[in-house]
Amino acid sequence: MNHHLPPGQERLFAARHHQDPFVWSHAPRRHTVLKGVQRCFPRPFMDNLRPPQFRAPDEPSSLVGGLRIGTRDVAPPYWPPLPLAPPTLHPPPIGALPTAMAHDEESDCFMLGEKLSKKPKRIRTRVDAGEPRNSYSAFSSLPNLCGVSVNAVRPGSAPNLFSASQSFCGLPFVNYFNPPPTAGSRGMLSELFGAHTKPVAPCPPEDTVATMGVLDKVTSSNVHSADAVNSVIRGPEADNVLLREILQGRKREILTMEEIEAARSLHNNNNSYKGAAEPVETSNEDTNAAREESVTAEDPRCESEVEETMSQNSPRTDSPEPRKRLENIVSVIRSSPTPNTTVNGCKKRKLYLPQQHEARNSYDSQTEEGEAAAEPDNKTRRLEEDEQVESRAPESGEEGGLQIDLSVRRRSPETQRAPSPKPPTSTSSSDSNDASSYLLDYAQRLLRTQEARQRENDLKNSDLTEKLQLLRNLNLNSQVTDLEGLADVLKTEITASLAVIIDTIVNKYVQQRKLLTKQAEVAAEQLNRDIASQLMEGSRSPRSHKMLDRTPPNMPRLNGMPAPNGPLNLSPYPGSENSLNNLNLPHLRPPMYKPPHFFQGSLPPMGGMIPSGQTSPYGGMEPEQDEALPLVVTPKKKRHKVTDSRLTPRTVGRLLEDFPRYGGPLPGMMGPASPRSSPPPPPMSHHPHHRPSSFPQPPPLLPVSLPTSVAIPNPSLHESNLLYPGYYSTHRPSSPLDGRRDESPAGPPPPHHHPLLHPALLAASSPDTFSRFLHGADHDRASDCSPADPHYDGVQPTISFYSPQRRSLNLPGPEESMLTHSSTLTPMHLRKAKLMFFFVRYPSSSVLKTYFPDIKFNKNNTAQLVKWFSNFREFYYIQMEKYARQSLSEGIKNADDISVTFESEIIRALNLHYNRNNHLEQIPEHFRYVVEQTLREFFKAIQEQKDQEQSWKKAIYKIIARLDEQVPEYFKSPTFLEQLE
DNA sequence: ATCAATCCTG
DNA sequence: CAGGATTGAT
Repeated sequence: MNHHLPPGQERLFAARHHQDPFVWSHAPRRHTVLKGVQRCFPRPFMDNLRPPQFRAPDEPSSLVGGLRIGTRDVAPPYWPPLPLAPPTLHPPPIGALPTAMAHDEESDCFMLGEKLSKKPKRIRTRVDAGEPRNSYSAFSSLPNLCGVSVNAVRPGSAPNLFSASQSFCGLPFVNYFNPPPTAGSRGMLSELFGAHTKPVAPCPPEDTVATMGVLDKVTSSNVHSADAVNSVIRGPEADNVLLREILQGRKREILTMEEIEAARSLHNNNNSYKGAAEPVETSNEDTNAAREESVTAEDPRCESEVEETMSQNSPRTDSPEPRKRLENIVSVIRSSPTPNTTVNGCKKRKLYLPQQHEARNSYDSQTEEGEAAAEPDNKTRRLEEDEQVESRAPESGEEGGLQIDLSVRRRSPETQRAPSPKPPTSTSSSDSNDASSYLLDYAQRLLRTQEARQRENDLKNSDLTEKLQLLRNLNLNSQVTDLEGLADVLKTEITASLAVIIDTIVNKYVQQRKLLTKQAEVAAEQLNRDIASQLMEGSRSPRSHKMLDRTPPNMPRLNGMPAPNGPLNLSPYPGSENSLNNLNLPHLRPPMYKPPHFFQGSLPPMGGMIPSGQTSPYGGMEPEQDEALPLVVTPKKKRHKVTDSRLTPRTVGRLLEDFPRYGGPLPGMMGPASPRSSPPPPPMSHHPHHRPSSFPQPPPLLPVSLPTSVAIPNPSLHESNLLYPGYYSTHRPSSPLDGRRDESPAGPPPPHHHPLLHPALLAASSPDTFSRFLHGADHDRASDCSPADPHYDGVQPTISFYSPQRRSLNLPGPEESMLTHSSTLTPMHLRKAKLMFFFVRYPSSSVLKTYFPDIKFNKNNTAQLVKWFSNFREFYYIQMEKYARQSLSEGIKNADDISVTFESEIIRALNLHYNRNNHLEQIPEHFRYVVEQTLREFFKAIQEQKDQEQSWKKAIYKIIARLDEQVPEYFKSPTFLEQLE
């Protein structure tokens, strides 16, 4: 807006607004005009708060007169060789800020209050307020669904990585990923969702009883069998209990539903089975099949058990009834949580529940049955009718007639049985062969789904319906004998169609399996590679240095860099006060940690492949699932991260020699605190050896993705950098502020400390060495492997692929770079921007232009740059809030007790994010100060419950926006950029 | 209607 | 980090 104003006006405008908040906020108070209130905040404030440089690019620090706070602007232009004006200017903030802040906050609150009352529109959930914003949060927020899936999973059994996805995906697949061996959980789940696979295991009577019994008994109020009850009760499995609870919880609802039907059925039929709950619906193929299966069970005990249960529960209803209930449950469960759709009652954006649709389809038939009452659908009704007919048949005719018939029917197509969807036979076989069991399991589920669909269709518009009708008629006439014929017809029909389905499914599965096996192999290799790459990644961050340090860097080093054997290198653990443990706890994971999870996740585990027993039940859900998982599971899309600041060989080399200023080990960050941070993988052992095989770089699909503005395909991009995902939740112990209050006196930040440029950068300034290095390092860089690793050669091909482009695009000769006015932002630019963030959080476009002289700015790249900073800020503030909350939870009472030092975790975290490669050897003191202030602001706000308000952060933003400082002149230097390579 | 910042998500 | 949705200001 300011741009539209003539300089003079702009100035006035800005100035006025800047001060307005104070004026207005006091005057109008509470009862005042909303208009005024609003104006206090919004855009103007931000705009005005920004340093003048932000303003109109065309208007050099013009605001001088108007702004008080903007003093900085007046400060000596660039490159204050020595502590100049800025220093003195900063101090004021301490004293001045508080007061100013107070005002601001007041006004803000005031405004906020007004706003709220005025329009309670947006009730956003502050996701960023500590809770991870990723899918995990979504998961955690999932209500019932999750509860079921998670709880239902047997604690001891495999950590089901995909419990979340399971919940989304749809019940049919639920236990698909779970190891079959656990008959208990398995059976229960399958019952829950299918009721098809009743007899889970032929033998284990207890299991059988438990699974069958649990549901039957739990869901039906008519259980008298002591055995059954006992089995239910004594069921060691916690899940039994949970399930029971869940089911019972639903029971009432279900019963009520059923009661309605029951009432009806009572009139129609004479069934007065136990109590009132007699499902109108009757046994269908599934149940019959199941029954038969159980009967056929080899183990006498099982048989007897089954029979017993059957006999105890009404012959007909035992299966159908629970089934129906289950269906109801499912439907209820399904319908209740519509995650994501609403948060705090607010509808957000497009809903994202892809799988749910899928799931929906698969269930439709089932659910419809259950929902028939509530949702009179022609389809459903017919279905119901048919089923009723079926159920009635026996009653009218000979008791066992239908049953026998059905059993026969089942048997006759002997061949069909195995693949047959519901036939429990599959389960029996599963015992012998895990793999096959999985397959069968899988097939079963798929079939079930398919079948459901098909049944729907058939019933809907096929002759099957007609036949059923016929059947009904026949039934009515008590012409049971004809039933057999019909049964056969039906049987053939169904089996025929099923056969096809089954075939397709099996084929599908087989294919998948093949893929999986391949993937598994690849994964195995990749695991190694993964480790290696992780090392690499780690090396990007200061913390991993230790490891790398140890490896004798045979890599080319930058001039001026400490010799490999230099003092620095000598100690694996750079002489920081940090202890070994810290050093040794890079975020690298133990080699073995991943496989289990991702396998499970990615696909149905091969038989018994991964006994993922010991990991925590929710292991899979752990946020740390960052790197490894993607490897296997993600051949898919990777959003081109145009810019990538990952370290390149060169930087690695650099890193190897000198450890970060912030000391190798980030104490709190990865250290003891983070559980998963596993012992440093034996750096040397893995690397060298596995390299060759593992190295085939992840298919450099990079070129493919260059959608956006920033061009440069960066070989190293093939990975998203999940930042320290786990911190918030996991990190605990040491105060984020990391003690050391001593060092950071609240005193004004020292004068413009020019952060020391990393030696490497300085060293690189000599062209010859630089270029030399450049060439030398090229390979490594492309390979993205540890510099220390000699084997990176294997990657050559891919390298060559990139090299050309990169060269032309990114690496203009040192000399030319200056001249090259590209409009594309490269990864180096990103790094530079990040470094700039240490000085300015809210750079104006003019500043950006000034400091990216080699960029030909246009709308796009400008926006991109702006976006970058926006992202930086986002991260920054998230961190701030996180640590603020943490310190609050640690019992800190006074905001002033919070102090930030360069050793503080926050700083480390930030450094890791913005200065991974430590191009900036020393974080500017002022930044430290800013962080401290920010932290305190957040702390105060949170402490005062301000975080309950809508845009409580704005006030803080406002404050922080004022703390920008001048970006060092040398950022403008073309060589600087080059050195960031 | 347009712009910009933020929020949210992938 | 980027894209898209939201929100609020102008």
